[in-house]
Amino acid sequence: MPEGPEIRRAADRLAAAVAGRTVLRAQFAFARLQRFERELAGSRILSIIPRGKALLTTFDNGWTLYTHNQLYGVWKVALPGQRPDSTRSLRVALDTASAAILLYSASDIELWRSDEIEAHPFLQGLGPDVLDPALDVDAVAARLQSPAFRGRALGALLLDQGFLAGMGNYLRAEVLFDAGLHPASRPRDLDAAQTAKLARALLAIPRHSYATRGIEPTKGMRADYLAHEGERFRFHVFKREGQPCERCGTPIVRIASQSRPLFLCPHCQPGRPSQ
DNA sequence: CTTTAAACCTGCTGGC
DNA sequence: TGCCAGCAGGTTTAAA
Repeated sequence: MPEGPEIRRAADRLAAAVAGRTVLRAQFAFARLQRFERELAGSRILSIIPRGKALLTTFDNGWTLYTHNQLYGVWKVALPGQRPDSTRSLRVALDTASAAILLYSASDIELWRSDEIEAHPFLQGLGPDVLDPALDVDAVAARLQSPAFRGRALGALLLDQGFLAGMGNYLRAEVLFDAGLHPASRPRDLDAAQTAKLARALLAIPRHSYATRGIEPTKGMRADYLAHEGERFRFHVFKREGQPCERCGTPIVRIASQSRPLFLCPHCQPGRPSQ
């Protein structure tokens, strides 16, 4: 369910609640992890940091908890000892004196030695984080036109975590619409201005989603990540099939790209004739 | 190498 | 109301 912005907001919430705190009790649902309950009890939580859509929770005794929420994992903050939402399967619970952080439903949960975590296969494959403040338009434009990526179709490239970590399916649709590009087009087809426009969208849209703290509620999206007040990140094409494009009035269409739903305006994002 | 399809994990929604 | 199929904001693996 979550893309980079949602994961980063979750990390912010978790860190605000327990970073720097001592773990009074650690609980894991999976038997293969239960030996770490004793290892982590008494340790201090150093940081909770996203890497693309993965989350790393580091402890001062040399362990790092790797978690990936995939489509369904949900992090919650609760009072110490409290376990809300018992209906959902609780996978990880870390209690401190100030708060408990709880991970429900996720299945990708691993403990690594902190000095070895960079060797994690998923982390090794990640490109720069799209929400990294140090990443700028020139760097993204150069990456788009680099030999490894310039021949790839944008529809696939924008989901590839090795290109930019943290991108996901709604961001892909919104970025392509903003840049006025069809998913079948490739970086090598773009001139410098188009490349720059795409690079700007690739940075601006995830950052805006993160800053506005939430996508608008749509059918099937889990409430945990939605904004509850203030300005919202609005979809222009995602899940807007049949609705008029806000720029030209042409109905938004839904296609499949990489076996994932992709929404676009056929007029504002014209496809190329062939190849 | 790139692209595609299927599998996997889990929860929610919609239809019967 | 209950059950089931299909879908989902993701990723990996195998095959083409």
